[in-house]
Amino acid sequence: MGKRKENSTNMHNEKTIMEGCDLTYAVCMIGGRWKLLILCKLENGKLRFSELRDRINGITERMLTLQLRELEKAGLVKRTVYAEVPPKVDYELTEIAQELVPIWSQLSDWGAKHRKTTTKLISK
Amino acid sequence: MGKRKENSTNMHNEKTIMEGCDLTYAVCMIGGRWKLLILCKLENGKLRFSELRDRINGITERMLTLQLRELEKAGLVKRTVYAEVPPKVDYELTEIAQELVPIWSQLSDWGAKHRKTTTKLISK
DNA sequence: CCCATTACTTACAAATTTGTTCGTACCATA
DNA sequence: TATGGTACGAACAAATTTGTAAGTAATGGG
Repeated sequence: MGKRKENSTNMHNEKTIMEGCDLTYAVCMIGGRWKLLILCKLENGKLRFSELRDRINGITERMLTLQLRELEKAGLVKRTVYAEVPPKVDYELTEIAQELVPIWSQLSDWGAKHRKTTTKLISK
Repeated sequence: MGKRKENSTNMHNEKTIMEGCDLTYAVCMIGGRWKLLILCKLENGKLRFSELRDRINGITERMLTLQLRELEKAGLVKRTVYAEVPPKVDYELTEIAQELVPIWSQLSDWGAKHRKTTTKLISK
């Protein structure tokens, strides 16, 4: 993780913005490098830690763990531990996260539709 | 800004993910600390630099400039400079950005609806 | 006893984002 | 000539996120 300072301007601004803007709040919850990718993989049902790791190109176990923990705290992912050895843990979307799926898909469509146009603009 | 390294793992991962996931791509475009706040303020029409600055609590001129530049590069905001002294510049949403508005509003509703629930979970 | 498997941890380092503090150009007005 | 308003830019520092390279625990199989 890297714990955050309690009284930095940075932290204060983040809190203030999140409190005042539902949209920013919503986007923050899905705003880590690998979060959306993880959530997408879980759209079709439960997956084990190792399955996620193998399906997400380039992610390290540390990053996967961190992002899953945050998603869990945010109430978007449910973690289930089985009392087995070797360990078995799986992850699935919560109801709250399911409600986001249709919105994601619109966003995704928007991204696909405008990617080329926007990419051209960016490359200027 | 702070230019980015061309060949860091970090940068490489970001590129790869953006290329492979329209959703992540879409979210990246609105993913700075102040971006959504800025976009929201522009929903009802053009605003000048100073108007944005005064309406967004806590933002510095530097941050406002940076985020506006990125939004402009991303094709979400249009910048208009008037040849006057003192300088006058205004900003408005582009068509592409307008298309996002209905999606934002769903996301925002989702945020509002689940904020309490999720906040409780987070505070555990 | 040694090894393999799975889902993590920990300590550390590098990269990136944000914030602070100054400074600039321009011209009308005092 | 000094001042003021507007929209930035630059240099630097602090905070935060991301990546690297190691471990660890528990247990069945050899």
